[in-house]
Amino acid sequence: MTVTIRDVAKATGVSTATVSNVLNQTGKVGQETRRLVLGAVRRMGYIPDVHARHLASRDHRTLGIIISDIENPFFPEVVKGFETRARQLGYDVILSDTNYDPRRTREAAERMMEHKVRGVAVMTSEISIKLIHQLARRRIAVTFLDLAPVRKYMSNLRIDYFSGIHQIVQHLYAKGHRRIAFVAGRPGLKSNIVRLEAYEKSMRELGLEPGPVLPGDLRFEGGLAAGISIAKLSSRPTAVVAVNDLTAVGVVKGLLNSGCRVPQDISVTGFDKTRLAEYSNPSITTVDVHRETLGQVAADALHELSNSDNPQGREYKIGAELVLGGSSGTASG
Amino acid sequence: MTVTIRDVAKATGVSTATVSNVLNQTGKVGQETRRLVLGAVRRMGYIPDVHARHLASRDHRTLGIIISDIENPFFPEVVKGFETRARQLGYDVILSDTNYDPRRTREAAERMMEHKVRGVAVMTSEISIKLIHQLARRRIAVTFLDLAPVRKYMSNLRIDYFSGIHQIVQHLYAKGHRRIAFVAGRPGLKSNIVRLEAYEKSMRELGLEPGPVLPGDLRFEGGLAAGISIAKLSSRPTAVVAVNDLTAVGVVKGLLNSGCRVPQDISVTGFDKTRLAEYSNPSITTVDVHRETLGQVAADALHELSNSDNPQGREYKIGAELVLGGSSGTASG
DNA sequence: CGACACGAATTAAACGCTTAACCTAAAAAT
DNA sequence: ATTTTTAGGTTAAGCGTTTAATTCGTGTCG
Repeated sequence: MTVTIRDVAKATGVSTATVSNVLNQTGKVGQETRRLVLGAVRRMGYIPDVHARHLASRDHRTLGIIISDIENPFFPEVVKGFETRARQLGYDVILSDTNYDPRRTREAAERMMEHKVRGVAVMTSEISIKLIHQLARRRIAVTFLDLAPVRKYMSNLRIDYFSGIHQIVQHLYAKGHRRIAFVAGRPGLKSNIVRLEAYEKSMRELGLEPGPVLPGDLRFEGGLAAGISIAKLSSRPTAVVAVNDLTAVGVVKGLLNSGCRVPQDISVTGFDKTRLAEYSNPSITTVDVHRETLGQVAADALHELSNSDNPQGREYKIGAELVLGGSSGTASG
Repeated sequence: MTVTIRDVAKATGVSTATVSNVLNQTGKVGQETRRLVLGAVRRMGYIPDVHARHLASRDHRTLGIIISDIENPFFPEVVKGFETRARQLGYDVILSDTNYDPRRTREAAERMMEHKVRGVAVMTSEISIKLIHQLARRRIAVTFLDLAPVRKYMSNLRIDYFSGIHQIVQHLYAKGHRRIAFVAGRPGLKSNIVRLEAYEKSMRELGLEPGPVLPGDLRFEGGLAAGISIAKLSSRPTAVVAVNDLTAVGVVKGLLNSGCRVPQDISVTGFDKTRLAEYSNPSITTVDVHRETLGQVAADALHELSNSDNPQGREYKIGAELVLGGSSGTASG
């Protein structure tokens, strides 16, 4: 049926060990034999079986990445960064999508163990710490986004949300804004809580009273509703800090639909620097959290963790940077 | 080190065959034994090794999907549809990203063979037909997007681009537009050529002269440039059909920056129904090509192909549907 | 010139699982 | 009472690789 290493060996008149050595550049092989084997490999269309290979060699160069939802524009770039770096380091990558579902999250983790990966980048928040410990206990390196303290086989990637929001508030303040509203995301999500707290803290730091804080859902619809609400507010804020770009775009549309001009009447800012922010009209002032870098660092962290003989995890910090767009301007009035 | 099926067997006092039978619900196993084994499995944290399993059983329930670029918003939804359907059918999924690079495309195909997948959905156009034949020759089911005629182990998914563009032109005509421009994509890309030809044919059908046709690059930048050019045109068209949403958004921005109102002065349409079309301002009239369905159908097609004893491929048609947005209106003047 | 190192290749034992073939005792059928 | 069936197992042979241990010439050195 399929052509195996044995077939190649037979055709060349050598042993399977020699073929293996040629293929993996290990051991001693003569020039002439090497040529012969390579020729047969090409001619017969031999492709090694990854399963057999992994079973035989205890060294699986595979890394996994678990994300929430590939349709969420946050993830593709992270995945790309991760994959690119992993390939450079000589790893194969497997991806699992949890769809925000705890059962699928568990399945994803199991899949990683079944595949005997060396490390897993957990890029979703909907995961129980127990599951992460389970991985680490099996000596699978794990990185996550601020889900738990560092440990053996567990490294933490901290995205500097605080600094990002801080920069936004500072920017708006510098533009003369004093009444700055916030549109929140999902209350249970740590990354959202951090942003809200950063907003509050940054406001107070400048001697401003935080609020109003409107509910959102991280989606366009929530932003839209918030935008409409804000337009109706009696003492209208002059600026709105949205928890993410999607929300910001919704807010902008809600404001425009309600007859508010952006940024002339109200400034709006987003977070995450998605393409949406760039392409929308006006473009959204936002914060770049270096998603591709995040993926890269995750791969590096796993590589480090799974190769060192002291697999103690550590902290990595991922920067965040203000990106000016057309949606924020000088305060009106 | 890791706990194997043998350990579980030993702990339970049965043979590995029995453990295997319990785990796979095959063969005859008594109630009591089943309970015991399952208990030991849980207690010991046994997780089967996917490689060993695949090596031993000749039946690999794995499907692959090759895409161009996970960052291109076209693909995440396709992947999601594919994965969801594949899971329902009991397959594991591996994903490869070619990054539009022929070398990586070759590597992706090789990866699929190494993993001994049952079928591959090739969702990129940058692939040589030879590579596809190579897969099919190994009895790996393949589906692709209008890349080649149907064959043994090769099914074709045809997205009805023609109908989509036709609907757009009809819509614009109905709104009174007579001078309708087209902003093209990459000249070498089949899906783009089809759209251009559909535009020309649809125009002639209505007794209109096609043109002007402006170059684009499928990206925002190309659209922007085209928009600026169009605004400067002496006999300005009243509508612009863009090859995709990203281009349309660029065109809109280019027009707005040049002082043209959309849709009051000029109508603009996109293609693909990305989120961008929905969120942009005004929202873009576009065509929904049912990407998630595309992924599903791809999975179904592979399942069918690899399970039938007559692995003759066939054609599948993926519909396209006009979605009205705010960017197209009644012709001015 | 014998001992030795070395290059080039072979042998055979894993790796962790599935599965066909076989076994045994008890229940059912004759 | 004997045969047949069946439930509930076990045994052992792979699956396609890798790799440690081994073998076999040959050129080198003291």
